[in-house]
Amino acid sequence: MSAAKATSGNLFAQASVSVLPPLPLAGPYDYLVPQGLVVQPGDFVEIPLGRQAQRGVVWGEAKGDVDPAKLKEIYGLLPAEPLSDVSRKFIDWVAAYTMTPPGAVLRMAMSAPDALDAVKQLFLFTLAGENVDADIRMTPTRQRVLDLLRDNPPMEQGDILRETGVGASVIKGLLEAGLLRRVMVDPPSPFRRPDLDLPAPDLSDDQKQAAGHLCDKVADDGFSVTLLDGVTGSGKTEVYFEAVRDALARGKQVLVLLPEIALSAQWLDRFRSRFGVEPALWHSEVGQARRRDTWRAVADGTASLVVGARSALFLPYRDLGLIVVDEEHEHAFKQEEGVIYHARDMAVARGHLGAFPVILASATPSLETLANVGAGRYDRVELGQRHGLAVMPTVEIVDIRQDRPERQRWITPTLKQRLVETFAAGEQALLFLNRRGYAPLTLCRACGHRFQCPNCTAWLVEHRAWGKLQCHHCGYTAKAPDSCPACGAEEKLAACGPGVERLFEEAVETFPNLKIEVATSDNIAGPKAAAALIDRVHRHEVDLLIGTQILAKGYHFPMLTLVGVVDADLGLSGGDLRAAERSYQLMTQVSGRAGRGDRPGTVILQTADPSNRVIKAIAAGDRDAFNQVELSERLAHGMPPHGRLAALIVSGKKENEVDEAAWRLGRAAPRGENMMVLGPAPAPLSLLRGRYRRRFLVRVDKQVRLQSVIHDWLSRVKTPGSVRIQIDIDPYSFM
DNA sequence: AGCACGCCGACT
DNA sequence: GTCGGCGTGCTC
Repeated sequence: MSAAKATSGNLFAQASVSVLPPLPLAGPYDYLVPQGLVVQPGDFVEIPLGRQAQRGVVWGEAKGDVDPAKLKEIYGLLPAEPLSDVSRKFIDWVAAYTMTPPGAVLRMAMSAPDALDAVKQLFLFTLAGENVDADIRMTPTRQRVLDLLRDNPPMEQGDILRETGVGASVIKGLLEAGLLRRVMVDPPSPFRRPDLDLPAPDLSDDQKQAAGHLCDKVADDGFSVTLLDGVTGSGKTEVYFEAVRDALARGKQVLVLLPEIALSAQWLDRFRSRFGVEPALWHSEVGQARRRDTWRAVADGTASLVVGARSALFLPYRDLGLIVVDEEHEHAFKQEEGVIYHARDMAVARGHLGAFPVILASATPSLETLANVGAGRYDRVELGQRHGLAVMPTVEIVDIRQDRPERQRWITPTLKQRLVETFAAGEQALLFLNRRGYAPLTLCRACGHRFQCPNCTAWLVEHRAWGKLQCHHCGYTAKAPDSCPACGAEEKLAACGPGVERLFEEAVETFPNLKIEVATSDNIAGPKAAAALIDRVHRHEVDLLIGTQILAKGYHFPMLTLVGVVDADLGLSGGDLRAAERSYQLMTQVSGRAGRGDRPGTVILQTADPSNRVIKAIAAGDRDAFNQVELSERLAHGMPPHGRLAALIVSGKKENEVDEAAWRLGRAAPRGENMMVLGPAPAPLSLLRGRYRRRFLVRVDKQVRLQSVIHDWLSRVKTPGSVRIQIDIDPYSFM
């Protein structure tokens, strides 16, 4: 009726709504709703935008801020479950927090474009009916098909052919003869319901108590954040699985966020044995068809458990009721490109908006999380001992100034001695060096020329295995030259400092009869490679494992009893706010590799600065003392978690334009007692990917609205379009 | 994100 | 003389 009124003589304005396309526009645009179409907020629609069709989400009422004559009509509704209120609120919240356009955030929620296409129907075959026409020629093959289908529900053609061994023409013939009928159905969801009745594993008393606390949070049915704080090997996963089980039993969807999904084969095994099914995996390497199916299954609720990398936060959950952030301290949760966000913090926001519990698990919780526990905002559940018989490793400090390795060697006599003893006992060892490649710097001994990246302020790292020099920031590679490009001198190029490849070379010379392997992101490219490596270590086909931080993850190697941190000082300098914290976490995690099972482990830290508080804290195993000192230092400088921080990176291709823009911004920088702006300074990588970069650091007291301060500041200064300003709220990387 | 419009180098 | 490079700006 109302539609008829609206058409007759324009007595009523045609209804309009705002629609957000997944583009970095300032906000949603208004569109007319065509007669006869009914749309609700959250509906996926197709719209005209510019001269092309776009997809978007009905965001709410029309804003009415644009000339009604400009409005175009929505083309139509797309066949997808609508995006929930909570999801839309979350997208708006993340957009406001990170100071990015909401459409850019929505794009992360629409990262399976073909999920919005009509669902491809599946053809099934079944018997046409009871009365079979007597005239039809019956053959043995035809009979086999009819017999099969009489005893089974409608089947796919492929399955019929496989079961009966007949050719496709038989089915075609039966269809034409009218004996078979084709029915169209939606394809079944690839995700099965987790089995919630499988017996829980034997938990220690500690674990039972911790699990009980987490399950109480699930039962409380409201927002809460709980830190599950337990040393490596204390069995955190099994504990939070109990909360996962309870949330699933309440009919809720559950998300488990993992930092590096590619390396979680062991985690998946444990999941499978607890719940009897595969979870829905979500990460960048999931292929297009699987992405589409997963997206739809998350939207319609048939995928009840999602395990994913940070981007899984933005899936269109129908009814999310629990998020677990495993290894919550991991910096891999910080997205550094595009929409810059920290998945752990966004998970907490998502829980708040959705009014459900969030669990943060770690053996080395971040200072932010510990501060939140201290302030009473988060609860904490502690898991004391390692599960089973294992004890914590003993940590020894080796002062490399006293106990010197040979020239151009990196293993000290003490570490070498320990390695010898370990291998003699038939056990395995790990050498940790967080540096890929052969050497971090190559220079010419004749003229002093250093090989630098043409696009970045960084040295080219030699990868001898590839015969290449590579920039680890932009991926630039060049063939490793034989002679110096500056002076032409031959055989004068010298590798400076160690990388894992070079350490491997040293290890092979030192222990020629051992099986030694290198593990870095260069040669362990995916889950399959990681699983294969883990297998080889388990089968003791590897005696000595040399690798970067990809080895810090929670693998169980029962025969691995010695961990050597080759350069414990690496990463302690650099003026980075979190350098000490990160180093502490990384070294603690890698130390946790030593001595699982019933064998005690030893960790050797090679350092030139044994009095450094990070080194001392790891040696003493005194996490609380380290965190206390670190927190009080941050407090003294008003740094996070006591104050709030943002970084502004001003970048462009022309250096003078960038400097000019940065200088103007600097002059307009906000000032006040409760805030401070540092900069402009050349960013630590002042040239990155061919763009010149200047950086501001904004620090405000906790109660100050950081985003408003920055917004006001930027609105006072106009910058040319060729200069880009990137805002990083709560920066982690200072590169 | 596309896609146009718009001003400067090597071609038929 | 044009074809086309991609820098800049707009899309309800």
